[in-house]
Amino acid sequence: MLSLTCKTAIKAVIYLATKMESGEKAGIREIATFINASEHTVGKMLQTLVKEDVINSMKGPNGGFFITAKQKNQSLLKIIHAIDGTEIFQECGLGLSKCSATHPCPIHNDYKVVRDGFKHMCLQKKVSDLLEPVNDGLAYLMG
Amino acid sequence: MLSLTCKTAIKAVIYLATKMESGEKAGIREIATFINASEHTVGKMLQTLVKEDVINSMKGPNGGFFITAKQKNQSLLKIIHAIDGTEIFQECGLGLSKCSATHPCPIHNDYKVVRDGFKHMCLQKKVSDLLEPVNDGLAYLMG
DNA sequence: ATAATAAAAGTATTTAAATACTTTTATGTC
DNA sequence: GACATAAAAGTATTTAAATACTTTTATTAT
Repeated sequence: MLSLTCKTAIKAVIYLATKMESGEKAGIREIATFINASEHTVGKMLQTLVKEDVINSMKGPNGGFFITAKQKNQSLLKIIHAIDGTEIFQECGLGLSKCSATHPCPIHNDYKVVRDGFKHMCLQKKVSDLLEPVNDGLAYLMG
Repeated sequence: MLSLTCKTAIKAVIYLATKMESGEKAGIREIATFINASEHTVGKMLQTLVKEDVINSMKGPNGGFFITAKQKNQSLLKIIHAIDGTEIFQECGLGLSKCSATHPCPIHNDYKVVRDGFKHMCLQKKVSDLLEPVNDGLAYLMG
């Protein structure tokens, strides 16, 4: 459902959130190492997140990426929309291009329930919620 | 979540189910046309379904693909396992390779609920269930 | 038996996503 | 103001999935 890049983005944002309290900024290399992803992929993806106001960046020495308190309260959905766009929660389960209530595929209603459930979950979960178990050593961003 | 090929497979099986009552077999071209997919892709995919006993085939004149009454009562999950394998319902929501209850990603539990819901739906839905709305003109395999 | 039909099987190409690389621009520090 | 640092931006390559093509094999009707 989510692209690989999008999953990487979510992990990167959570990592930045763990840095927020101390006010530290994180560089591309540091982030890539911590979430076990390619530096290049992470660099490109972070650019998009900055453009979409999901995170912030500063150039130059002592620069890096960081998030604000406000951004820490963003939902997962915000990150997903920034990377994968808004269409992914409308996709047909069987790949029809015009699947709708009036022209449904055979699993339209059942798939909608699952898809909407996932969307609801992404809307409800804030970055701060996901950060907690990581800070407590109860959840991981790699491995 | 499902590959394109897998979605095509589900549509093809449903189409074959609509042919079952009359005892007709369907050729690759006919199936591809009806579900609006490439002939080549459909041919390759049908081979896999035959090998996995999801459908049957007969070579030669008057040959083609068909399903039995028993196969009509197969679940969606059977088709999915034949094409995409059994791993897809264990994938981590954030792409960790070893995401589990003891080493979870930050969304492990919530994603599991969604994923299991989808799996449950695929297990419960039989080909015969999906066939009905298509036969009644209430659902479509293309468009 | 032979010819025609249709699936099976194997190979090759295309496409899109992911990943890698290079150059440019901005911002501190000395 | 020159230099070092780090992100931004643009381009290129790689990879895997999907699609296309070709040859082979099995079956049935004549």
